[in-house]
Amino acid sequence: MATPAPATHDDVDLDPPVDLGELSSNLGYMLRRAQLAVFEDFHRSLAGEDIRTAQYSVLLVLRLNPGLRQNQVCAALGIKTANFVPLLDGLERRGLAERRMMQQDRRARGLFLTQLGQTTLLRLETLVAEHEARMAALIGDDDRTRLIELLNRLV
Amino acid sequence: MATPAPATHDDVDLDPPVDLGELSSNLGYMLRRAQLAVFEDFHRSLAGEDIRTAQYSVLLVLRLNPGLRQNQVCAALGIKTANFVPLLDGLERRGLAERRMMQQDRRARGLFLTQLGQTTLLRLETLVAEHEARMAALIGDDDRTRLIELLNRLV
DNA sequence: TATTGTTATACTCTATAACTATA
DNA sequence: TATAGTTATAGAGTATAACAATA
Repeated sequence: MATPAPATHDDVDLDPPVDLGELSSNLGYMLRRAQLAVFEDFHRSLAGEDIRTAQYSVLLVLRLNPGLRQNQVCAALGIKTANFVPLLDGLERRGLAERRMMQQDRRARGLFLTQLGQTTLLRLETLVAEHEARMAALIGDDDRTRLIELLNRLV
Repeated sequence: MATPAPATHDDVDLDPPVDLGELSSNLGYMLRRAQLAVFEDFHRSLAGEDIRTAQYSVLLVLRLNPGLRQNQVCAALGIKTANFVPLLDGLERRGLAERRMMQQDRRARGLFLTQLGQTTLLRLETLVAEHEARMAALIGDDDRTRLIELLNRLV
């Protein structure tokens, strides 16, 4: 038996590579690793903006669907209503979105972007576009489109 | 302006569909939704086995790389060593894996599957194979292979 | 001095149950 | 009775700092 090289500070490769085996073709595992890698680049791209992925998705939905009830935003994005409250509190405190009483149903609140929310979202979108371009560069534009389409079929 | 149908219990469609806009082509968002959907099916498939995705990946790695140090498993799977301790404690408590002292370096522990760990893993793998088959049925076998390959390029 | 594994701890995300005010 | 939003809380998952034993 060959003596394995001891792992010292002089070694360039400290450890032999670990064989992941079938894990490399496990869909859930690969999706998780890819998602973590993409989110990491996303957060790096928005460093200094203090915006979470969930908050960004809410801003996008509110611009396209102004007046939605909290309830509806939650259903569309898969967020529990209980968890949505502090998320929205944060956006409101920063003046990016607002709750408005609805005259038709005084239990419900319609959600809207503020003017600041609109301009902030535009700024975020340029950063996100750079992020998306970086991701597309990794796999090519055609394959990016194909990937999105495949992911859509899994949901 | 047409009066929107009030959302009552008699409506089949309670809410108008929400337009997700560019979110549908946001790579991170779609990866997250897809990953959640796949993990949900994974957990349903392993219901009653009380195995987390991270634990399953550790079992797979240990079978293929017996004797790895905790350190190395963590690096391969992207787990912090501090978080790996309770995860491994759980596997050891259930008799699926074990730490063995290493004579070369008494700080380190080599990790191994037990006999029970091996047979348990075989049982889990048949359930996971059914899960993977179900996922492949959603997109087709060729596209599943292509998807894995695309995800690999993102990591 | 540096490294392996460990403990303690904190922060984010997610999940559930119970409450309020309205319907 | 049921629903929209809220509060409180608990559980995962993940992150950092500091420590003991060993190198």
